[in-house]
Amino acid sequence: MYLTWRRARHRFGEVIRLPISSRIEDYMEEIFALEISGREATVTDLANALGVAKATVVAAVRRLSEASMVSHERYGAFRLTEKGRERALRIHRRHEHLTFLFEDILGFDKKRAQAMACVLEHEMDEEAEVRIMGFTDYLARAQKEGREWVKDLLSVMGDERKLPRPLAMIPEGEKGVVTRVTAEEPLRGRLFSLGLSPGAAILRLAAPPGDELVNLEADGNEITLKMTEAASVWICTGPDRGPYKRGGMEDVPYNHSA
Amino acid sequence: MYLTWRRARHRFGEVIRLPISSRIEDYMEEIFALEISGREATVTDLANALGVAKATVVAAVRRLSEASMVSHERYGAFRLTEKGRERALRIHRRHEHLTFLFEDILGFDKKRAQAMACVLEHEMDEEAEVRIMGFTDYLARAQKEGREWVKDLLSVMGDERKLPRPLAMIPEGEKGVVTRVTAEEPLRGRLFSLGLSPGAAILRLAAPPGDELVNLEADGNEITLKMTEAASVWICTGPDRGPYKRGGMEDVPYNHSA
DNA sequence: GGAAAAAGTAAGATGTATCTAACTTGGAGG
DNA sequence: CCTCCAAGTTAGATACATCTTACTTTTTCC
Repeated sequence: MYLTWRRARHRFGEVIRLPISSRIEDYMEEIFALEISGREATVTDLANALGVAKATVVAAVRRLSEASMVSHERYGAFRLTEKGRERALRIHRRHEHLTFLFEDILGFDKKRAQAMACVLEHEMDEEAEVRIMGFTDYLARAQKEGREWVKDLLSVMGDERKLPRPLAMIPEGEKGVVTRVTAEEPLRGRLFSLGLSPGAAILRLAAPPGDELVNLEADGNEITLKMTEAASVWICTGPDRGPYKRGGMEDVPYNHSA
Repeated sequence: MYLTWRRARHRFGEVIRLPISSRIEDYMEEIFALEISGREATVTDLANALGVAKATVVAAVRRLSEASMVSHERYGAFRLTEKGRERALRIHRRHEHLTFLFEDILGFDKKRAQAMACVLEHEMDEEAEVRIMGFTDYLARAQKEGREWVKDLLSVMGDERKLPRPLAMIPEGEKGVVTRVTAEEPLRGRLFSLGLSPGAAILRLAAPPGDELVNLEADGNEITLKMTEAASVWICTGPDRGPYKRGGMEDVPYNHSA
């Protein structure tokens, strides 16, 4: 049994690696949330909050205890150490920023926003956090002040949109519109100069022999790409091409205040 | 969950839908990326791309094969099935949208943007994808067209900002400014009506006996909150309070075009 | 056409997170 | 003060993703 082994090694004073996984961070975050609400974190609380068995909480807290993130006496409540509280605060704060972004700004439903925040909060450094905070705060303020462009931005988000596919997946004879080019420079620039930039209408032609190349017509010019290049050009097909229209986007509501 | 399924399958001897973990989805995504570039996916390719041992790839592909996502003959290359390709396209597309958001819009470095996209792509449904796509496309277009508000938005993101803490963590006698209130309604409204809304200056006073309550002064009025309530009010302390100033934000560069 | 190299696979182990089924402890009521 | 129940804990098992080492098959090249 794993835990037995770890405990045994711990008892003999062996220094063992103490990585705190993102999942273990979730336990810290929950302890933190309980602590700042003035409650004590118990095994049962955490098990309920995280939807796991109590035994699982005990195992997690033991790891946190070994890592000096939490102090815990048998049959007692948990308390974050200074180090643990600092770390838990960071995670909790990131969670709040992200929830705000996804739920209040982007308008996702609560469950989805939480799920997204829950995974993302463990992948952020301080710089990422500050950027997201600046971004959301700016948008929230602009929204509160009734800026027209925010209204447009948020309303455009609700639009039904066709989802694009890589050019390489478009069948021969099909028409579409470029929505994005994900290639890195210098390929990106080359594709743009060939007319393959967002908004361009394309028609995929019969492939030349060899299975390595793609023929297509873009803005009336016939061009040939390698398959690898065609993979980075995203195309919307079908009658509903979303807000992108050939040759301009005049009909899209946009910055009424400008 | 998985356990239940496993048992059910054993008991009824029936193959139900095999669960594909987010990690296994990464393998699909990589196979997809190779396929649309016109290359065949091999064990070695995937092992290199995902940074794992070849044996690990074999195990992953076996699971994908059992789930009918990939067809594979011993010692041969992998091919996504129709079902698998559909799913892999979704994941790949979400990855691209997210990378675009984090790298091109929010300005994160490539590595961070990839890490964030990699975890988030598995937590999105189609609605989330469409919203993010609409959001990024709108911002990208506005940026391309040189809208002033986008410049402001993006420059504000680079600002050094102090990070807030929950009010419950602020020591007695410390001053600060409310930056966000994360409570749900109706508590949110109540806190707002007490003057606790973003921008409000507060001063934490000595706590009343009992350890369950928080005393503070907000805009000159003394108010008392429960600890649970104080946990949802975020405070920036210290001389540098970021772009939030008491009583107005006149000095923040904002929508020059308006 | 055969030997060496490269690619693929198998077997067995580890580490993490989880479960269920016991077992132990602490405290609340009678 | 004792009993009993809820809370906490331990033991043992499973699922999953991963590794290393060794074996097998395919490819390459002389």
